[in-house]
Amino acid sequence: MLTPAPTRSRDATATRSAILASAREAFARSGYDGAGVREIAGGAGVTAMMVNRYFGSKEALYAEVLDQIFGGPRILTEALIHAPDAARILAEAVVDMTAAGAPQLDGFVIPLRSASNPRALEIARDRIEANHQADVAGALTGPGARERAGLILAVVAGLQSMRQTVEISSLVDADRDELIRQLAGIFSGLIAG
Amino acid sequence: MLTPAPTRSRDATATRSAILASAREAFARSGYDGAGVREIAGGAGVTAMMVNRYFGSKEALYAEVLDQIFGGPRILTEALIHAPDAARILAEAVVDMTAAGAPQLDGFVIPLRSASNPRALEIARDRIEANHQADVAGALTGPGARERAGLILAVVAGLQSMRQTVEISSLVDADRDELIRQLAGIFSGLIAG
DNA sequence: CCCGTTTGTCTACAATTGTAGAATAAGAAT
DNA sequence: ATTCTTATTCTACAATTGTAGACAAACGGG
Repeated sequence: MLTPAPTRSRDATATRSAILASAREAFARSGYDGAGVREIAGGAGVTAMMVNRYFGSKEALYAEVLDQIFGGPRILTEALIHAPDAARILAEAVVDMTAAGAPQLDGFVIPLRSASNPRALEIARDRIEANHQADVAGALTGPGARERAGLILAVVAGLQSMRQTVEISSLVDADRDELIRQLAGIFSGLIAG
Repeated sequence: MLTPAPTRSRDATATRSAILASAREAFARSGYDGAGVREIAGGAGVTAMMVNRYFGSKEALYAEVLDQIFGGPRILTEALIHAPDAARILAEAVVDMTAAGAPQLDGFVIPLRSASNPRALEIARDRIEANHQADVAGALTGPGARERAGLILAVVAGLQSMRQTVEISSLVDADRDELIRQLAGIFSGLIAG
């Protein structure tokens, strides 16, 4: 019972997490409606039926992907605790994570790309409210902290949308430092109140 | 040949624009993938085939919807020309147009809700770049006007996403004046440079 | 060595999708 | 009134979707 995993080709937990990882990529790339179960399963090297075997349904898989993402490190709030110049640190983080390359901020990409599906939207809303929104609001002080937290999320989401999804040129090939400078100004105002 | 339209039930141009209007609503509600041709046609009181007859394909219809929207009044730039306090006027306009009720800013809602489809995304990108982006950048002066214009679009898009699509509570039931105040601060910095 | 459980695939189905072609009906022209 | 044009619908098809059930194969314990 304690065989330490001797290169077995039939590993349930490995398959499960392979599907989860593939789904995360696929959802980030194409959104809920755009990613097919066969495509997701193919990316994990298995058949489409495995999705239903391990997760019950595509919708449940989507929910678990979001749970995994929001269970991970809180990227926004981590930047907010760096006391004096939290605005600049946050700006740098956001600009780099919304750059052309790999999207690490898929907690936003996935919900935004899935906005054509009401059910997917609902699932994402719950997670965002319970995690990002609550965390950011908790890191702020003063009056209107909740509104300001929401605005920070909105700015991040908008930047993400415009840089990685719509890909408007002025933001895609913008100067990194200039972008950081402008964003730091925005965040500074929202953090201070 | 000059019958002035005596309540005829078979009017080509009327049907065409009925489909266009229904498509605009449907796309704003469900995005490109979420809105079916039968649903769109039904909203116009006709059969699904009329879509292909009048527009060739669903994709072409989508493009024409966006053309109609971006051919209309430039809402953002109109606010930007009000010289001294353009920031506040813009903030008010944006907050009101992203309120819970009717979405008048569908030039953003539709592309954002259609982000699961690569082709729809591409079509929207062209329009946004050629219209909004160019207009806003033209209304700004000083260095980095292009980046700042892009950021204004990003902020508007993010607010729209979070208030009308994801519907996070902190922004949905936020105090209007407080929201305007914060946004005016953001826009002020972006307009001035 | 063999049996039972787990892990996986195969075939298939019902629904929905966008779209095509033929058939119909309504209006205008003669 | 009859023909011609044009707007509209009907039927249908091929593809894709998520999902279900039966079957096959690999593993582990006896």
